[in-house]
Amino acid sequence: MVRRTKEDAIATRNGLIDAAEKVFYDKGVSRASLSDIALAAGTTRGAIYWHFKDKVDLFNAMMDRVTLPLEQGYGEFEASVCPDPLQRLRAVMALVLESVASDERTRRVFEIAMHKVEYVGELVAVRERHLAASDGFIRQLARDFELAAQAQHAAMPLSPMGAAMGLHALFDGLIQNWILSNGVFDLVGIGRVCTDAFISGLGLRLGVPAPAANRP
Amino acid sequence: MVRRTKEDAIATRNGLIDAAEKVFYDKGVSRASLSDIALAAGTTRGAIYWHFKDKVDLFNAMMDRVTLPLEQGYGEFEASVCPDPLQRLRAVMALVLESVASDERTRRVFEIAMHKVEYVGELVAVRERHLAASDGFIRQLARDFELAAQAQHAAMPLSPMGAAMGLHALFDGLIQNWILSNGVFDLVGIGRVCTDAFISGLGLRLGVPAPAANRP
DNA sequence: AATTATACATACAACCATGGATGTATAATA
DNA sequence: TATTATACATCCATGGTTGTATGTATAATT
Repeated sequence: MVRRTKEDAIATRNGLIDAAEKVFYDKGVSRASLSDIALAAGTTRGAIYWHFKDKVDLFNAMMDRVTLPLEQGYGEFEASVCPDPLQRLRAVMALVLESVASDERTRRVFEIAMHKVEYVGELVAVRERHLAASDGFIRQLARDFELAAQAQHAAMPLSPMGAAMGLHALFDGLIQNWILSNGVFDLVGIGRVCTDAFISGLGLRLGVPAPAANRP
Repeated sequence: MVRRTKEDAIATRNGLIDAAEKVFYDKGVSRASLSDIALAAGTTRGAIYWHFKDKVDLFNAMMDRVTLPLEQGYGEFEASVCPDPLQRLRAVMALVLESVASDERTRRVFEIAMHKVEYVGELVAVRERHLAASDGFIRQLARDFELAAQAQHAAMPLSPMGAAMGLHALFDGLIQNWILSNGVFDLVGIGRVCTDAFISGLGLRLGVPAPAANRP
């Protein structure tokens, strides 16, 4: 009815995403009609079609709100911050696990992305994007494994890439199972110990940081 | 038109499931209309409604066709066959991994169940069932971990249950990533090495079967 | 051989959901 | 202050899907 100010507009936009999150969670993405979402947001479908092209666009906006911060957060641990490959690797794992475990919204959206949407048609792009992100993550893990193996003169029973894929699988599986089980176990704690077990099981020694090279 | 013999009937039933598999894979479960499926099967919706209550019933039938054999297969490795807990644990893992990697249908249905269906409404039952199966699997793993730790007098950095959840996460993640990546890596090989790495990383020694206690 | 139940095909009614068109009141702008 | 673009709300037409009801030819049964 009443035209809102610019700030009001972004507020309704956020409200729409909130509502979408809730309705998607309850009914699944495909069963969630735009009327449902509009109703939950206290608006009409007109508002949705104003802010978003269609349901897919709205879904993507919802995803961006949690994945963008997370992706930048995991980009934080570039070599500059943490020079030791093994410690960096552990730190990155812990960081993501913590953010998933602590942020309710991230958890809900992850559950939607995992069990309440079908990756077909225009949604395959979302899957591709996730795949690309995973690939980048795996490559970073592989590089760190290689560096660590070289530094320790250790022979792993697996190529760095194979080890990375294994660790990534462990990582993915933990998050998956944790969400599926409604968070019954300590994701961060179990995740840390399992990660360490996997690493040391590959013949790499933990707690042996790279030789302190650049201390003034 | 023409009434078919009893065998013909189960043939069309199987054909319907085949068609559902294909259409579900292509369009996702919710976008797949019963007309699509009937068309793909070379029948009409009448046939579907005769053999199945509705789409969910058809979906469940599709799932049963791959999960039932798999569940019985993994029940094979009860204590009788393989008495050593660690070896049994490894054997079970390898068995499932192999069956997933080798059987095309299993792979396709798994992908549908993972990325082409929304677990809401009547479909949550499917998720519950999967959760229950996972839980049983985890408990078995936990038991084997406990037995192995006792036999080896080893102190694990994790409770048997924690270790089991970790290994199960690794297992799940491997299958998941393998399917997502269209099978680019050697699921069985990587799976075996990663499993062993995880186990030995927990402080358990492989290749050390339980002390031969009851030899006459 | 007559009947019955089976295994479907076809027809029907009803219901959303979608997308676009249109309306509209008000903030922003000039 | 007049105008314009914004931020929605409302309306309309369309199609696609579902469940059911009914038709029907034939295998099975007696």
